[in-house]
Amino acid sequence: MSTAPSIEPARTKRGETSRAAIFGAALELFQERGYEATTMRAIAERAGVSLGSSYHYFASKEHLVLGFYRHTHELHLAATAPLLERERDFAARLRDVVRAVVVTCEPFHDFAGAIFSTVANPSSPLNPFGRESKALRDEVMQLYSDVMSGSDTRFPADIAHELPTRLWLYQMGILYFWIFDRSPGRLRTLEVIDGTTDLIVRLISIANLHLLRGSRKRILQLVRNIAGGSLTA
Amino acid sequence: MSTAPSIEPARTKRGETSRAAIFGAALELFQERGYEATTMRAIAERAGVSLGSSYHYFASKEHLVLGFYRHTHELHLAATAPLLERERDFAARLRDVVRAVVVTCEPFHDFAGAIFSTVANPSSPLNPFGRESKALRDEVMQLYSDVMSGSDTRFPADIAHELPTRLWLYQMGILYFWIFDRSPGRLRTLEVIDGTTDLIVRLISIANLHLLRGSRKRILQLVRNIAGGSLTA
DNA sequence: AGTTGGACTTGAACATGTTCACGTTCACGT
DNA sequence: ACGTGAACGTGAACATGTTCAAGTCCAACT
Repeated sequence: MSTAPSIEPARTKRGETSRAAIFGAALELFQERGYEATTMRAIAERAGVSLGSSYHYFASKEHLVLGFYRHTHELHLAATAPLLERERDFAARLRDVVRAVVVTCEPFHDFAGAIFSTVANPSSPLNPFGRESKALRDEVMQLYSDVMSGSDTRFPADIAHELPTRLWLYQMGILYFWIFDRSPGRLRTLEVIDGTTDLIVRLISIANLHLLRGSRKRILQLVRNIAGGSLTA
Repeated sequence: MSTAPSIEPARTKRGETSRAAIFGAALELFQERGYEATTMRAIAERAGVSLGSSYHYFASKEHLVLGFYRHTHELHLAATAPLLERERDFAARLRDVVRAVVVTCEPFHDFAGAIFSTVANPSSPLNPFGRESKALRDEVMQLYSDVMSGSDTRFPADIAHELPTRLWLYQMGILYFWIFDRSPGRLRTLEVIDGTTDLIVRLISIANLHLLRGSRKRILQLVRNIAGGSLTA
């Protein structure tokens, strides 16, 4: 039942060099020409390896995208670290972390759409809910877990347990909106972030205040249905 | 500024025959083998035309998908017509129309994911928000407009004007959820539909009751931001 | 009847993601 | 030193979406 490792790790120093060269070349070319215009042959050529060698490390062109996702996530982590060190207000932490997502990804906006569509295929194990992206997904959820636990807000147990998953999903939604956003300075996305994070914080407050207990149960179950069902493992 | 017609209409009786044969063959093969496993050569062969001829009518394999979308929409219309004739309660109309979407699309569930991902590319004019899908999008919105206007509920002007767009977006969301739903009988999707349509109806009621006027304005603006920005034309 | 222009048709050619059978390198045990 | 096997590397070959220059058909006009 172990997962087939479609992204082969390098097991040699030489191998690690090749792997890094291929991934670096892909990263450069994706930015220079976009996803579709970048051919595997061009990647191999710039990396200084043969076409076949690329497939030794990355099972497909899509698998290179997963590496790209990880790359942006690490940028995102680096960008938010000082903020999470300093700020204690939950609303501010959440809002600024989500803002940082779109700021971090901004250089890739032009081809983010192409990347999204290749990875959105539910039949691919690379899709956001799928097996091969689980590790990265867990890391993103961990970030939002830190957003919560590092704040001065206390959360009820059920919400504390489930919110990171929902916030990961929420971040995906924001990214999807951002992909389509053509407003100058991506202002519209930033507005939506402010509005939705504010809404989220308010809804959590209402839950905390033990108001609307009846509705709360129903709505929580609905959210559970929506966000909880599709994850692999 | 006129749109380039990437799906060529037939201008001859003979042409119309070919066009229908190609589309019919594509529809059959998509169902038999899925989207990716269906080659343009296989479509042309079953349709009894040459490979090149297919491209005379459909600019790309993706454009055949747009036709497929239209096909399912017409199935959906046919399935909901008697219901909309009879039922007058808005909540019931909305819920059953959305339920009918997933019931209608059920035979295509296996390859709906592949189709979705090819059409989700924001840089493609075929994406749900894009130019080439506008006609179909308008028809779906018209359906939801009928769901509203045929009911015994009266809507405030601003909501009456904007709700069809939001319900179209909502239907897209439900379909996306349905694509990933592997529960038996697609029960989870049906539950989500019941829960969300109920929620929508309640929110509208609250708006109608002139409660929460302050929040209403802010939330409406938020929804406007989210749902209103990306549509082409 | 003859001409013409455009719709329609064709299949070869092309580009590119992917596979594969085979060659090379190298650390390690003997 | 030598053999071994796994990791790594290679490029030709394949499948398939797409393009294109050229051919065929047909209705309308002269």
